[in-house]
Amino acid sequence: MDENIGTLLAQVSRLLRRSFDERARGIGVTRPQWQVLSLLMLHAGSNQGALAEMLEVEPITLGRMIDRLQEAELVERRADPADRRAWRIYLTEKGEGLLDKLRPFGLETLAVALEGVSEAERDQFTATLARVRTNLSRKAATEIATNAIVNTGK
Amino acid sequence: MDENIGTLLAQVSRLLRRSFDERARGIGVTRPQWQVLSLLMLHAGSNQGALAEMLEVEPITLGRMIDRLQEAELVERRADPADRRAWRIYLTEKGEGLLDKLRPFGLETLAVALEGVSEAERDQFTATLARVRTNLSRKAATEIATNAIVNTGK
DNA sequence: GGATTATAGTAAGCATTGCTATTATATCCA
DNA sequence: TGGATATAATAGCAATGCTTACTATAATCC
Repeated sequence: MDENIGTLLAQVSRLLRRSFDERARGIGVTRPQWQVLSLLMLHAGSNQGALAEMLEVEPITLGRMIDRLQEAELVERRADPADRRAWRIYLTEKGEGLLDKLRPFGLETLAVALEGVSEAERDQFTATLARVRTNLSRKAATEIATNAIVNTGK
Repeated sequence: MDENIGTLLAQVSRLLRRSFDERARGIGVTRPQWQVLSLLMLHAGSNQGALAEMLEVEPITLGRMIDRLQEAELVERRADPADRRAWRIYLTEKGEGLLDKLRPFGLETLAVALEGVSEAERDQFTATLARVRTNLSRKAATEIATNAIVNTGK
C-alpha cells in the first residue's frame, strides 16, 4: 500500500521532469527553466517576487534561476525605474527563439504521460490539482482567512 | 493559461513537500526521507537498487539518502550474505520510533491538501496518477514492450 | 576455465529547492 | 520629518535528484 497520494504525486512529478529533460537535453534547458521562460512570454517585465509567486517557489529560488538564464542570455534584468530594489525580467530574442523549439518537447512529454487518460479524466485531474494547489498555497490561505473575516464581520 | 498539467503537478508536489517539511521540521526529517523510512517498514531488508526502483529515483539518489539516514542512526546497512556487492537496508529501533511520530504529520498534510475533495474525486485522482506513473516509468515501458512481443508472437 | 557482459554501489559535478539571515530601499505612521 | 516596519533581492548551507564515470563482484557464454 505505497499508493499514498503524496508519494504518488511526488513520483509522478519527478518522472514528468525527467521525461521532459531527456527530450530537451540537447537544447540545454531544464523543465523548471522552460517554465520560467514560458511564464515570461505571458508576463514580460514582471519582477522576481511576482514570478516566484506565480510559480509557487521562493524568491531566492527564482532569483537563482534568473541568474542562470541570464548567464545563458535567455533573459535579461532591467532596472525598475520606480523601485531601485527591484529588477524587471524580460525574454531576450534568443530566449523567445528557444521557446518555439521547446514547445514540441512539452507537448510530447504530456502526450506520453496522459496516454489512455480520457478528456473527461484530464479535466477532472486538472481541477483536483488546482484545488489542492489552492489548499496548500500560502497566498490562498491568507486570502481565505481574510475573506472569512470580511464575511463574518459583514 | 498557466494551467498546464505539468506545471500544476510540479507546483502541487513542491507545495506538498513544503507543507510536510514545515510540520516535521522539529523532528529533523524531510518528506523524501520519511518516504524511505515508510517503504522500509514494508520492505525491510531490500537492497538499494530495489528501493530506488520502488521510489522511482536513481540508485545514487537513494544511496545518498541512506547515507544520511544511516548517519542519523535511523537505518542500518547489513552486508548481503549471498552477494558481496550489495547492502540490505533495515530500520533501526530509533527509525521505527520516528515513524510513529511522523505518521500524524503525513496525515495532517494530506488532510489539508485534499480539503473539499470528495471520496470519489480522490479515488479518480489516485487512479489517474497511477496511470501516468505507469506511462512514464522506465520499468513499465520495458514490461509493456516485453508483453507486446510475447502477445504478438504467441 | 577464462573472457565478456551485467549488476550493485559509489564518486564527482551540476541544477533545483528550501531555510534562515542580511542588505538595500520603500513605505507608513506618529 | 524621522524612526519603525515592510519589501526586493541576495548569500550561505543542506537535501534531493540527475548524468556520467568508475570499482567491485556476479553471471554468462564460448
